Amino acid sequence: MSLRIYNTLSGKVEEFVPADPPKVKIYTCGVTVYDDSHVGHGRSLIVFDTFRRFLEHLGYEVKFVRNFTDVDDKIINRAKKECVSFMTIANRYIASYYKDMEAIRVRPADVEPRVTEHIQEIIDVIQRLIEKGFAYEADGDVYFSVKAFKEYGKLSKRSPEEMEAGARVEPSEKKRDPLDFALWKASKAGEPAWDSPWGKGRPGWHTECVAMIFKHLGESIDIHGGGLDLVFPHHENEIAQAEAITGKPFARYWMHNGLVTVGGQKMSKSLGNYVTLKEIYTKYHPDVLRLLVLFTHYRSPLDFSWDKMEETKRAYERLKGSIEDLDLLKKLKVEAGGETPHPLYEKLKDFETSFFEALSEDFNTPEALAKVFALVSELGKVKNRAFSEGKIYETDLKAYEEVAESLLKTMKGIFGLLEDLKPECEVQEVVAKELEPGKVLDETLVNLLVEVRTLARKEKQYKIADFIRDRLKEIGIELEDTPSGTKWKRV
RNA sequence: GGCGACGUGGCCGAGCGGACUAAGGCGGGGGACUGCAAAUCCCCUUAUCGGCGGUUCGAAUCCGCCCGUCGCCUCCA
Repeated sequence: MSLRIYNTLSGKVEEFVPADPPKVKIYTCGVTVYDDSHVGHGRSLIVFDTFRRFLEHLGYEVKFVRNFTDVDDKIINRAKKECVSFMTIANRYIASYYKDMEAIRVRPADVEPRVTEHIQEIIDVIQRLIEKGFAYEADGDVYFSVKAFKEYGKLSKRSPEEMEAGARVEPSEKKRDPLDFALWKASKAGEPAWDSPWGKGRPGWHTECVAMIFKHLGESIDIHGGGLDLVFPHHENEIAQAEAITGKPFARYWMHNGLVTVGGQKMSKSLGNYVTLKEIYTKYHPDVLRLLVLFTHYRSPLDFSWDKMEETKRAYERLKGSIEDLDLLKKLKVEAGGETPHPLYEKLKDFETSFFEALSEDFNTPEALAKVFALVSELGKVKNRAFSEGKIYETDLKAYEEVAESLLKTMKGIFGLLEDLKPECEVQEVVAKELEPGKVLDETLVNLLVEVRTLARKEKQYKIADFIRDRLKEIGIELEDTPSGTKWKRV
């Protein structure tokens, strides 16, 4: 089965063929560590994390690199504000980032380089550009000469001429051309600085990814990814630098995820309309965020709202429930017989085929999820029959078990969902402890109440039984009576 | 101003020339099951795909114009 993905460079969906199969080299632009990550960052991270898992599943040997920008204006400004060094800020938010990634199950990349550990490599790139006549020094700064690179604009589909007409580019006396961009910035007093052939300074933003890719992946990679907002100028500038040096295609496929919006407007720090990942996962199981992201095609905009989180949570609980229900079914009276080539197996086969077909066509996760929920419905039918009859046929149970386990394996492995089934209690417990230390539930006490209620129901004391159920609900515990007994969960 | 994307049922969201009598999720209504709920299932809500014109045997899907929304052009996932 061939994989097809949309390539920003060509503007088309193309068949994906790595340069040196089965190896696949991927690089995505990571975060600038000056504050906590928000849902916009989260989306990009989740999209590429899932895509990487899918590639691995297809049998590719993926080498995945994702960087940290740990020195730039925003970090420096924040450091000044707090009267600490920029490294303190960077380290703090790298730690925070790792906490977030663990929570939302984004696996670490194979290499996670930091700019400050690649200063020499960056200087080397700049020097090569100067030697080749693509860059020039001006009073301690170094700029890339955009006009010297004739293919400039090929990724973002714009020409230098057009851009000069629009001319919102900041004029600088040091630049020979307003479109030129900084590769190296002479440092001002009190700013982090490194020695260079052009004096003390620090790297401009666009060079770091080139230097890190050259070092960790080579001169040409298979896939370069990032948010749509990086297409111009960042990725365009990367191409200019890398290809000016090597004369080879820098990345063969460029993948860009759509942005997260709030009420239709881009989620961003500057607009102040952002929601941090920490806020998300203290209120919801992190899987709900992953599912929310996967429910929209990666190239479409995703409009975030808390209502949507609620909707997604219900869908998530249905998915999770279909797998957890296996435990309930196992407790039923099992009766010999039932359909022998069980129809569920056929459904499972259909699912597996269509699920991977959907992902292979420009990574269509919403369509893949449609297939998931079709299977969930099939499982529900079996459950419905069993619960209605108060017993289950042997073949039903066996088929349910195998299908549920297979589905769970796929959800875990590729979508990164349901990695710890029955995780909800644990996760929420941890959160609850952090938030309100005194308010941790005593499970044995809840179980006791449930037992008392079961007795009451046996005696047909329904008023008492309902009272217990209602009161438990008020303190956040929901009861569900099943033929296999009563189960409860926190809400 | 320049470049680009999008507009699908109550909401979200796939589909991007013929298996579309348009996937899936969420919500609402009815029913089965249940002491009652919950969970699950079944049925309905539920679609001529922003508007107009064109290309085609055939268009949600291609082209043009218009309206609306958003993104990039400055740091941004």
